[in-house]
Amino acid sequence: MEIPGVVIARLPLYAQALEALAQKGEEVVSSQRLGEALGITPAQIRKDLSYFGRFGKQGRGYNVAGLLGSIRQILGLDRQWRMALVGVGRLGRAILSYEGFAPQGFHIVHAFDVDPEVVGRKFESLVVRHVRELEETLAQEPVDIGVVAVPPEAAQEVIDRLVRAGVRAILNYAPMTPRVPPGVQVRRIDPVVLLETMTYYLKGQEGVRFLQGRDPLFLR
Amino acid sequence: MEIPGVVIARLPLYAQALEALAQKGEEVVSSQRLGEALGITPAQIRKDLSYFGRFGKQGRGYNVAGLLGSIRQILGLDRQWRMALVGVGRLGRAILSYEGFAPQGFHIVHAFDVDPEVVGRKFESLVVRHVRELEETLAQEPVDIGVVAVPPEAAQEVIDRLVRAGVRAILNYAPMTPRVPPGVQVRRIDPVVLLETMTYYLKGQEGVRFLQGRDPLFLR
DNA sequence: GGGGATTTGTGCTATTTATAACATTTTTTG
DNA sequence: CAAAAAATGTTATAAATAGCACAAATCCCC
Repeated sequence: MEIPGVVIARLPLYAQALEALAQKGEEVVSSQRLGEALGITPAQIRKDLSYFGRFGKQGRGYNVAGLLGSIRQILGLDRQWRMALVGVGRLGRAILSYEGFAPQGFHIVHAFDVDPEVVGRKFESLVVRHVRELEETLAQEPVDIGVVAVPPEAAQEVIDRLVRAGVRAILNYAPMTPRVPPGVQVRRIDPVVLLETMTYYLKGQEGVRFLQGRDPLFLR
Repeated sequence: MEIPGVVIARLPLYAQALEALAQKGEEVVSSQRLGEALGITPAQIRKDLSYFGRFGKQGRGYNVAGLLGSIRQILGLDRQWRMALVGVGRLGRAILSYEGFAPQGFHIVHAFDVDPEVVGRKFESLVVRHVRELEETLAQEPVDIGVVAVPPEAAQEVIDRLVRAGVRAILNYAPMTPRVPPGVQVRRIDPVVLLETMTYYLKGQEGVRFLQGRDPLFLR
């Protein structure tokens, strides 16, 4: 059975919310309450989970730790994942120093760049190698995921090389859409694209602030 | 007529691809070619654009610069947008120094934090203010968008304050799902969540690398 | 320990989203 | 200049996604 991608995309959100609940010491949660925390209907959550099994107890709900464990296993988070970063400019260095990866089992084990100013230098105890050594390095010490933080003009070539080196998942910080063979996963991190989807809704609401909180009669 | 959110979400991708084409000196593009660049069917693109008008010419395609201009106008990118950053830790500083915002008309004009080590310091020619001055500052010099880069435990309160201060769009870098009143736009930037949607597909393919390129008979 | 209150998992229905197909227009070619 | 090729905009169709509603199970209270 092929599980819809939208369902998979929601699982990490469930996991994130469950972690917060566990932190707060909650032992049980209903689809109702989980849905309220995430802005998702309870039916949606139950349906999503039913693709993978039966995790709840009628009349009670879901055991927080238990469901979290199950979702983590479904997502493959019960192991560590190795990543290679390409592009160690400002953005790349910020990615290298991001503390959020390791606690979830994601580790950057290689860093590549072409800039002679950067190659050979050490960031976060990782020596930057020249991109020309990419294939060789990954043959010796493979990774599961490639993280791309190079200028958009260079991104396609970098991604091609990662894929040829056996990488089957790309986290793409470059503001472009790469072409990859089927079976290779790509996810985009592009704050500007997200901002642009919000401005559409902001546009033409300039008057709202002014009107806000006024006597409703003023509107007529 | 209410335009589907998925359609709005694709417009920035069209704009991005059109910018690349314009850069390359292309003057005209068909839905076919644009779709190939983005991994989207030509029918999808034509349908999306038809929500907003008729931009193409039968037998020819779309004028690259013209369509780009139209999409930018639809998205409200024909003006500048002011943003306030809350949280000037490692991540916040990386956001402050990100060069990708300004060229698209997005400008961080305020930065807030609570850490006395950071408040008062200058980053990218912006003096960090204490969060307690948030409401007052935004009353004096309003912004359109709030950018949140605080720890997840603090994010809900920060977002509440931004919303109360009149901000109607939030770019959320904190790994949590905030509750906001209707009409407030929220977009999430969470690399870990994206990584976790990929590991699902990677999981259980450990053998693929080994099998790749081998005699197909080996698979039986 | 019985009855009302909860809450799951799921079949069914509605809604949303994507694709296909085609008439129409424009361009290009011989 | 006529015919073939190319490409749009749109209507119709198909596929995917979400929500409803309810039987069944469990819990909790008196």
